[in-house]
Parts: sequence; structure tokens; C-alpha cells
Amino acid sequence: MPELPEVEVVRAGLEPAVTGATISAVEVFEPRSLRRHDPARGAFIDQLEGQRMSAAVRRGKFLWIPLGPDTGTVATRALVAHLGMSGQVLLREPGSADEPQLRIRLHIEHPEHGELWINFADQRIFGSMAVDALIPTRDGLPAGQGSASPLVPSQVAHIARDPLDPGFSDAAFLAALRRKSTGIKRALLDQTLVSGVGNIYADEALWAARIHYAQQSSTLSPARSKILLREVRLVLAKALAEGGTSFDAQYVNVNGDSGYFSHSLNAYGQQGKPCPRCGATIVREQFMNRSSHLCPRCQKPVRRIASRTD
DNA sequence: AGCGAGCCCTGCGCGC
DNA sequence: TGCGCGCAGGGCTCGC
Repeated sequence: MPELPEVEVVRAGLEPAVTGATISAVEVFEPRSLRRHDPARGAFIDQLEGQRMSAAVRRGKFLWIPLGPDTGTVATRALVAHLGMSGQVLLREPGSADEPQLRIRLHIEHPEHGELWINFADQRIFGSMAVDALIPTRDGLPAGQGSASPLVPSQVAHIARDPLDPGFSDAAFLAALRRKSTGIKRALLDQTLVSGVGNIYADEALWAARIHYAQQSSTLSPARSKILLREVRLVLAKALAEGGTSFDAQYVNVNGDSGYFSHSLNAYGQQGKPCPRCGATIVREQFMNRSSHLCPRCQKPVRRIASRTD
């Protein structure tokens, strides 16, 4: 469910609570939520209890918290979280009532804020937590938002930087679009090309750029590709500023509050409503076994195969 | 290489 | 009221 803006809202909420705090106890209520934890590296709980947390970091839709015994020690492992379709990370006062889909709870102690619970709730269990080794980034740059450290969890290393990351290479992404023979929406959703974009923001950015989801990425002119990348950044940034997109109680920040960007959607979920730009009726179509929402007038399929230079 | 299908899951809203 | 179906913000693996 959550895409970059929603995950960033969670990261930013987590940051002040976890930085400098120590994990005093861990409870796992649902072993399937540890699917991405490799037990060969050690038991999940054993590797967390007693550890100090030094930051809250995000790349794309992945979150992680570097672990170290005390200040000044270079972290070699991290607690990694992915929210999947329905994951939530909630900060709670000790003794609070359990969320309906509580899967994992961390008891933490912060030097200033005292004791807190971090509750990981996840209806569909597509999300996960894991303890993973940190490895150097390929480009030597900071691994993600929230830390200057060039260390990334091994299970996140194949994920591309996201478009709001200062280390994101526009040139490399645009070159990949030209090189690849694939539909543009598929490319936007390919987390190894660009991360953080999911079904909502892909549809919104394509609507804003007036591009059909199935257009071959290699047939987009450099100018059109740049416009699309700009629209991706704009929609992600705007959604972030509005606290993310919430359709229901499934997406909330660390305090359990919803975001407001659902009121700003132009295409996603707007089937049957008029296009805010031209008035034609927005339609929903199946693509990649998912729904795509588009304006049939503004976003016409492009049949030509040859490269364009508009 | 690219792509569709299948799988991992729970729960909601809808039509019958 | 109950049941079956389609649907949901993600991502990984397997074949062709």
C-alpha cells in the first residue's frame, strides 16, 4: 500500500523516537512477518535485544534502523522493515491496547522520552521485519534519506535510489528508459530502475505528463522523459507535504493519523469521474495484473515504434 | 531480456 | 443474513 511519501512520513515520525534509544525487549506474534529475516544470521529477537538504534533511514519503500552497541560504533547490522501493502509502524505508550493486526512489538527506551512501544501491524502480512547485514553502497554515497552513512542492508542493495534522493542520477534513469524495451508504467514500477513509485503515483505522474501506461519507454523523446521524471518528483513531493495518501485506516503515520493526498488525486481511483484537465471520463484498465487509471483523451496510446525527437 | 502468471495474505464492499 | 467474487498502496520467483 504505502509508496515513497507514506513510507517517508513513517520514517520521519520514527526518527526522533528511535535515534539514541535502546531495544529492551522484542515480541513476535506472527512468525510470517519475519519472512525476509534469514535465521542463519542469528535469531531475530536475540540480535535486537540490548541494541542501540542510531537512525531511521529510507530508500524507496524500504526502511531500516542501523544497530550498534553504543554511540560511535560503526553499525554493521540494521533492523529492516518493509510495509508491503498494509503494514503500519506505530509509536505507542507502554500498556496501550493492541492493534487488531499487531504482528511484532519492540519495547524501546529513549534517554529523553522514556519507554515506548513500536508496534508493527500488518493486515495482509506482505510486509516484514528482518535483521540484515549492512554493506557498502555501490556508488559510495549515503544509502538513503535519514543518514549520511554509505551502508545499505544487503536485501535493499538491489533497489535503485528514489527520485527524491540527492544521489539519484537523472541521466542514468533517462538512459535506461531509452535502452529498455518495455512499457513506461512497468519501468516506473521497476524498483531496480527507480524506487518509491507504486501504482498510485505511477498513474498520477503518467496522467500529469499525458503519457499512456503502455507506451514503450524507448519511444519517449528525451524531452518527454524529462517531463515525466519531473512529474514523478512533483507528485511524490506534493503527496509527502500532505502526509501521504489514505483511502482508509490502512495507511497511517506513526501516531495513527491519516494523510490528505487522496483529495488531490487526478486519476487513481477516479474512474467514472471527469478528467480534471479535459473533462473526459477517467477509465480503469487492467495492466500488469493491476488497475491503471487514465484519461482516454489526454493519454492516448502511441502506436509508432520509432524514436521521436519532439 | 521481457513478460505474464502465480504466489505470498486478510478483509472489505458489492451483487445476488 | 449469507455467500461468492473482485478488489486492494508490493514484490519475488518461475517459466516461456
